[in-house]
Amino acid sequence: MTKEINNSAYWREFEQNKLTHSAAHYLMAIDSLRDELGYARVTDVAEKLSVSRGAASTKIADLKKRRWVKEDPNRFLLLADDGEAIVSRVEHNFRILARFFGDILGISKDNAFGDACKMEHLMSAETGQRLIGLMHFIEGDDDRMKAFRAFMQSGDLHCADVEICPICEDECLAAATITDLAKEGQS
Amino acid sequence: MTKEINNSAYWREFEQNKLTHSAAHYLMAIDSLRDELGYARVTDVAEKLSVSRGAASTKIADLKKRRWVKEDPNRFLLLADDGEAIVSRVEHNFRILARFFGDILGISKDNAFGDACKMEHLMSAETGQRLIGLMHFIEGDDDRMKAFRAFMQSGDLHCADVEICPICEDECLAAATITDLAKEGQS
DNA sequence: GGCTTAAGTTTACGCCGCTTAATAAACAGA
DNA sequence: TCTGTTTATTAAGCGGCGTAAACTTAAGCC
Repeated sequence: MTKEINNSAYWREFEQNKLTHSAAHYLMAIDSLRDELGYARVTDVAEKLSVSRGAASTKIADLKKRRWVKEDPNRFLLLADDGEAIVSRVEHNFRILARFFGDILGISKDNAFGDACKMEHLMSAETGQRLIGLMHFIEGDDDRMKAFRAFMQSGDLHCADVEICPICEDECLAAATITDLAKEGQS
Repeated sequence: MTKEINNSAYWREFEQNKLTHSAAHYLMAIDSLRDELGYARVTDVAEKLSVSRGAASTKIADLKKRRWVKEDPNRFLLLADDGEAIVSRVEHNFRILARFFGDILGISKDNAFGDACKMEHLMSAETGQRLIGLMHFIEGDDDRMKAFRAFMQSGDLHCADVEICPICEDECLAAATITDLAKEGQS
């Protein structure tokens, strides 16, 4: 399996994603500003996303060119149909991931939201749907849910025998000491 | 929960990741080339990753500056200790995700590897560890595994009542018709 | 009218990561 | 030695995504 890791058919999909992380958040910002304020201007979007007005201006011009964003009769920003569709799908993915990480895996809020936010625009539709299934499976049955919680709290996930463990390949995955890659790198 | 989606504390972490997707794959390429050929040169890395030699040259120069890559006595490329640590952690994350998507969720090979590859350098250590726990929980018990497979095949994941469903917030997540965001965007 | 201020745009810049093309260095054969 | 190939590096260009600063436009106000 590990050979697949450098298969260029996979690794370059990352940069070929049509929808960038940043674009998704501009769209979501416009959407939520309209909910909160009733309107959205370049300045509001910039402030919401903590970017300069200049950056927001050019990025939003680009989103208009893509026809994901348009203007309402009062010249305020508005999501076009395609933009709305994107927003609902990204938010959908975010909700699934955040619930999965937070409620099922019991991950700290910071990592749960952080990971979900990074992956929301990358997860395939198939993965999202199956993840919902898994959540329903675990949460749908009280006893199972309890058993799962207990299991996760027991802590010791090391496999007894790497040769037999259905999860590990050559070394026990659970035994590996891991630290966060996000913080990796020099000063 | 959805409010968190535009929290700039989360959304800008994405670009602040010290380790880029691309850098991770350069490191893994060097590692696997040394396994396969016994050595790794700029040209080999370029070919393995399907990028130009120019791109490989500059990127590898950068990786040397970061002290993730060095040269062996014969001037072939070699991972430095930090580089090796990164590779083992990224591969670790990849294995966890690929197994989770493929073996547990039963996702098609393409999406399983594709999603795992995109997320491997983004997943927090905490998430990885808990994911292993979940896999052990499901796979560790034969009956549970069978029940899970049956459940996933039954197909109907819609919640009976959105108000009660522990997963959905305002609309049934499973009911949402989703398509792939990766392919989103105009021609 | 003339001044100030807010909003939006443009321009110059930097970083990342890629491409292509030019150049340099190293090596091997006629 | 001269020449052609391979390998590596460098340079120029482009797209994405930011910053900072300058500039335009449109109100609002006395």
